Amino acid sequence: MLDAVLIKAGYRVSHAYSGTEALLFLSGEKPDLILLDLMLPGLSGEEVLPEIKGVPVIVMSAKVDTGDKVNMLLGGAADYITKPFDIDELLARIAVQLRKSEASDIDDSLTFDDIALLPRTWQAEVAGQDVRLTKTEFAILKLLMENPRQVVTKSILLDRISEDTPDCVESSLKVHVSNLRKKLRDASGKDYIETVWGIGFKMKSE
Amino acid sequence: MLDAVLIKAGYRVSHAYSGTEALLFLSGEKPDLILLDLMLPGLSGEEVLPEIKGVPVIVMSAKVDTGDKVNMLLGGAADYITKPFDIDELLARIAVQLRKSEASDIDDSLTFDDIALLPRTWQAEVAGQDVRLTKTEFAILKLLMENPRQVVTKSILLDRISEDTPDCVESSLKVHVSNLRKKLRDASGKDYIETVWGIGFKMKSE
DNA sequence: CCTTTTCTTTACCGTTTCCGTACATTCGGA
DNA sequence: TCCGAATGTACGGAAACGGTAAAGAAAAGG
Repeated sequence: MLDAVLIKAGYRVSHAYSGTEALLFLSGEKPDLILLDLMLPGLSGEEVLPEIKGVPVIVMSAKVDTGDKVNMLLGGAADYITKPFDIDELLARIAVQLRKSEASDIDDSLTFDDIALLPRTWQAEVAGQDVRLTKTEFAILKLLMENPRQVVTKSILLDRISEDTPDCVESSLKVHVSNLRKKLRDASGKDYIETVWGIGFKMKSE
Repeated sequence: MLDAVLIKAGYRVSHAYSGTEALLFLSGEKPDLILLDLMLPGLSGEEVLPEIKGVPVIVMSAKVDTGDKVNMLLGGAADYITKPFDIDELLARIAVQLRKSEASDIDDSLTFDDIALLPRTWQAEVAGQDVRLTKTEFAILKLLMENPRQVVTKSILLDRISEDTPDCVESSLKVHVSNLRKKLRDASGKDYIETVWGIGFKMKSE
């Protein structure tokens, strides 16, 4: 049941059905977070916890005994939640644990074919190498990549771009697109931008 | 009552009896941890929480409503404990939070190419020799080195710096970066900081 | 409490980079 | 083949950057 909820919340989930299985899994991979149920066949949760290193652990248990809680928390658990728990609270507590690592690398990057855009840092990579784009060029490319294979009309382009560069008109847009094409072509050899006659531009599939 | 327990546990404790008093206190000092009761005269805990930055907060409340819990946790709280709580559990949860911040303090040295930063002691080493940096210069370099090879926008730079030096504006930033460049260049002969036109700065790869 | 030093901010100017217009050229459809 | 639309290049103006110098604020020292 948890599986479905977590996946729906956008997480990638693996599970182990015993303590030994969990440790085996951990020897090969390093997840962002572990939800540890104390009621496990084989190795108990109490025995598994000390073996987990470098990954925050949220202990889930039906035991309400405070002694257990304290032991787990002092033993390295990042949090302890008692069953039955509210699913929203669990999600919130998961978010708290992930907040630190997630905050540093929010991945809002856009990709299309060989092109990768990092809007947060205004960086563009084409065919593996960094390409220096101006603000306006970046805005145009971003808009096109947000609607891959769809035509973006010139008026829409102008609207959005004018946030950064106010006095941009259709004749200017042409120049920017031209410069953009040149930079992309220099980096990869391909021409990604296709002109749709009389309407606007779109990203080419190939 | 809490006071006595916490002191007995070996902590140094200060307290505020209202939200405004708490914020006033925080403007002058930075504790390792904050225990925040939601039932405060004047400003409520809900209003105080967003103002607290850089310090883990454990929210204590008589409310068992899950909605509140979730809001507080997603709003930046590190943990949430409902009254009446077991004192041992509270101590354990306090220990968890302090353990986390301690762990992150241990390995906080940053390196990039020839540059080593020691935020702990506000020291900087470039190409083996000590370099004296001002607070602001240090803050800028730290931010850049935390995101190596990524562009750091001027607005982000200004945001973060303003914690140390409040009225920093874009024109000032220029000078700080300029001074920083000069110091780094004097020490190593290289220019590490690359400007990304119209956006911000980044650490150069070579 | 005043002086000295250091750091931060503002101001200025030369330089670089970018944007917009103009004009010549090429391309696509009828 | 012809015409309109789109592309590419060139140039002037505007904005942003880099460095220096000096004024103002904050911290340190006597």
